[in-house]
Amino acid sequence: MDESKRRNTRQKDAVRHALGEAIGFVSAQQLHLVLRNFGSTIGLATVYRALADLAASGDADALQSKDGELLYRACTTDHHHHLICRACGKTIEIEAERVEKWADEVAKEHGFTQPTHTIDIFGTCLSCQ
Amino acid sequence: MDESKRRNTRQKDAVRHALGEAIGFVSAQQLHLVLRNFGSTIGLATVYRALADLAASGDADALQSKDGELLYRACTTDHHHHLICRACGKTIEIEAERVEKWADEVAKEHGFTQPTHTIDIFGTCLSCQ
DNA sequence: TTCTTATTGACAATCGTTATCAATAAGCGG
DNA sequence: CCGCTTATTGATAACGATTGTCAATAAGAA
Ligand SMILES: [Zn+2]
Ligand SMILES: [Zn+2]
Ligand SMILES: [Zn+2]
Ligand SMILES: [Zn+2]
Repeated sequence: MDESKRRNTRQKDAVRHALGEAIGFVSAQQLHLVLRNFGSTIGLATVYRALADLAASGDADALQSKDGELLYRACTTDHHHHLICRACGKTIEIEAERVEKWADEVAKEHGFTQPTHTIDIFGTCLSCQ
Repeated sequence: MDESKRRNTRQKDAVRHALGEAIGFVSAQQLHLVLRNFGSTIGLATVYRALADLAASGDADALQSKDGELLYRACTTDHHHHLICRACGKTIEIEAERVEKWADEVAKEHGFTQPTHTIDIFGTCLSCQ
C-alpha cells in the first residue's frame, strides 16, 4: 500500500493504544482478546495487520517467543535492546553503544554489508526470584 | 524420558549425520526431504524429535527464522553466536567475549539473575553483494 | 532368544498467521 | 454537506509448521 494513501482508522488507534497500555511483550491474539473484553468488535486479522504496520514503521518492537509466536511491544526511543524477565515478562529497554559498534565491526571484518542484529538479554527479575 | 533409558537408533544417527552435512541452518522439513531423497523412510515427526533432542543436549544450535520457522545447525564449540548472510544463509560462528560479559553485567545491574542472551548478526556476505 | 518398553512413522489435530472477499467507511473533490 | 473512490475491515477459509496419538517396531537388558 502506497504510504500516501494510508488511512487512519479507529481500529489502528485502538491497537496502538492497547499496545501502549500493555506491560511487556504481547501477542496479536492477546491484544485482540483485551480489545474484545473492552467492547471492541475489532477483527483478529486487523490486529495482526495493525501490529505488522506498527513494527514496520518502527513504532513497535517485534520479537519471536521461544515457541515461534510473534510478540510486540510499544517502542519509545530509537534503536535499543531489551532485558526481559523470564517469569513475569517485565522489560527494560537498554542501549548498548559498545555492542552496536561491536556488531558492525564483526560484520565488516567478515565482509558482510548492511549489518543488523538481534540482541536480547533474559533473566529473572528481583520480584520474581 | 529418563536419560538413562534413552536408546540409540538408526534414525537419530541419520538426523545427526544429515545435520552435520548440511550447510548453514536447515529446518526439520528440509532435513526430512534430504533424508527421504537418500532413500530413508524416516518420518517427519521423528526428525522433529531428533532435532529437538540434539538442541536440548547442546549438539545443535536452534534459531527462529524471520517467519517463525525453527532452524537447526550442527554445533561444534561451546557457547558462541552467529553471523548470518541474509541472502544465502552462510553462517560464521563468532565468539563475543566482550559482549558475553556486557550482557551479564547489564542483567546484574538491574537485579536480574541467571542471565542468558540471544545475539545474532545478519548481513550480506561477500559473494552475495 | 525373549521380553520390556522406548521409539518409530502415518496420520490427525493444533495453533499462529495469512489470504480471500463482500461490506464498510476514510477522506477527497465538488 | 454529498457522493465517489478505494483503503480498510472482519468473518471465515486456507495455510504451514509443529505436536499429539497410537499401533507397530526394534533396542537392549536379562
Ligand atoms: Zn523497544
Ligand atoms: Zn543494537
Ligand atoms: Zn520478573
Ligand atoms: Zn553469548
